[in-house]
Amino acid sequence: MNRENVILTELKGGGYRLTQARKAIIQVLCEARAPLGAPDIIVLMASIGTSVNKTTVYRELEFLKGQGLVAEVLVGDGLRRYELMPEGHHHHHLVCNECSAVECVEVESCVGEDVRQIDHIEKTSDFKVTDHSLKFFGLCARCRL
Amino acid sequence: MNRENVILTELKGGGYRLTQARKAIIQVLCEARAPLGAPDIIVLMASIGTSVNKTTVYRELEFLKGQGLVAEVLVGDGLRRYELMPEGHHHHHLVCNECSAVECVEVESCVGEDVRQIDHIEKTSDFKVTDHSLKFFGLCARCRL
DNA sequence: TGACAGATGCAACTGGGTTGCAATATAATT
DNA sequence: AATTATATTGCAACCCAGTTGCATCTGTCA
Ligand SMILES: [Mn+2]
Ligand SMILES: [Mn+2]
Ligand SMILES: [Zn+2]
Ligand SMILES: [Zn+2]
Repeated sequence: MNRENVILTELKGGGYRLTQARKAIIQVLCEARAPLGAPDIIVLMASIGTSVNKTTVYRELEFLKGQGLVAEVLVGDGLRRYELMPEGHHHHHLVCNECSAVECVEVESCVGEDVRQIDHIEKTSDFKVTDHSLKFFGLCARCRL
Repeated sequence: MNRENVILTELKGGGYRLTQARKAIIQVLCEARAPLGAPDIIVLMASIGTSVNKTTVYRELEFLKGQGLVAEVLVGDGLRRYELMPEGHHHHHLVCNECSAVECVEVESCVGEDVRQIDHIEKTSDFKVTDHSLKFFGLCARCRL
């Protein structure tokens, strides 16, 4: 069973409705190969035959995030992007300074996974670290041509 | 000579005017101990006796950024924050999930400074890395009380 | 098929940020 | 000190992602 059906089954099992909008947004996210913003999602949903109001999209993204099925990717350009929750592995992002395109990337070793360093940060800053985000900025292949 | 005067002198030397708004925004940034958003800056400027239009603040921040005197800090909550350009050392940020407060933090070793790993990312992703950003999310001291 | 609760559409709103243009203030010149 | 050139500022209107209240609709199951 593919990811899309796993998600639909899980939602149904949880007592949630499988509405047109919900199925379409999940399909769009499953087919995406990079995080998408709500405006993009609206267009993509329309392109597969399901036009929905933006309010619905924002509410659905919030819902799927709450279900732990979708992750929010904040790049800092004022647009919230969403991707299917990465399974198991933890990854980071490349952000193009020219076109704002976002790609996913895995990193060998990251401070965010180094218990000793996190511990040191928590002690010296009096801050409880629960998560981290690492982004590399630069130029994507297309913008370098 | 303190940082504030160094900046004013540098700007004057560059042929730029030392206006009320410019002096006030620089003072506010110099006195800040964490990155500030434009709305905060407007209030702080008013509190030291210099009320300015928001347009001026946005334009001035853009100007100071262009001069390399101020750095933009994007946390992803839809608010652009600014801090005095860190001198020499490179640092990262702690972001509170509750109150969105931002603190600066230095890290022993970060992937972003590991030439080997950056090189590997550039080759496998066909992406030219020019910069990176590392943020730790969690709870600040105040929000944990 | 009916009914209920969850989901949706709509319209109005919020707030950070931008833009064009006219008015003003800084700093060099006379 | 008055004059001038232009960098800087204020204003008003605008942009756009995201939010909210409420009436309406629809998926699901009895
Ligand atoms: Mn990591
Ligand atoms: Mn670093
Ligand atoms: Zn690009
Ligand atoms: Zn906090």
